[in-house]
Amino acid sequence: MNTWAVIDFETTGLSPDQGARPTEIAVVLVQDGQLVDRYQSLMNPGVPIPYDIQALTGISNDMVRRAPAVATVMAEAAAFVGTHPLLAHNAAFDKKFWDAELRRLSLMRQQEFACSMLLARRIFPEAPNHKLGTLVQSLRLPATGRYHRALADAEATAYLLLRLKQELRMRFKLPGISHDLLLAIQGVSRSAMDGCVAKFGQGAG
DNA sequence: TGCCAGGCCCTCTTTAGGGCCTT
Repeated sequence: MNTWAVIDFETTGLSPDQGARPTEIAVVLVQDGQLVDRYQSLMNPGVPIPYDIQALTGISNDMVRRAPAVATVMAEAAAFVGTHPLLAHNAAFDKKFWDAELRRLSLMRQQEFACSMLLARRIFPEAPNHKLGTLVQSLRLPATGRYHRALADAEATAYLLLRLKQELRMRFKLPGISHDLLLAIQGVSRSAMDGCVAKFGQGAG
């Protein structure tokens, strides 16, 4: 079974180290080339959402005031993800929040965390830029809803993952793309991709 | 309705600086 858990956070800021907390999370399970299951919830961060971020995401203080506590939602999200490898667009951001909120629950992430932005930079270096919205447009991926809402962005990232795997299969004539291959590619320079494919290129996907 | 990070990657590089990307 080759399943990815694609996640996206909306938050009150850029860094949990500076007091930012999540306001929404979505998880999309990708299996056998399809989006097979979804989890999404707003959550009450317990801190005010700055005005500019409310404008960016459309998530207001009123909306999260009635939502479940962060701890409740994160426990559900962690159970939904299970041991599937994680993937996010600019994973450095989502990984910080995922790990910080799990620590508050005395949990620790066990699986790898891959990044669709790093993969897209290597596989589609010619893209105008590597923002999620730009890649959706330039690669003609399915429209999923309002940008900067967790489920729409997680679904867009899931479609991007499928497109990245499709491109690798076509370019290197592979039967499938394993977790190990994607993780290896994101960890090397563009010029070292061929070596990665030779080493990890056989696997179901 | 304040404050604001940090890893990756390119290049005018590696004894560094700055843009990208996430909210």
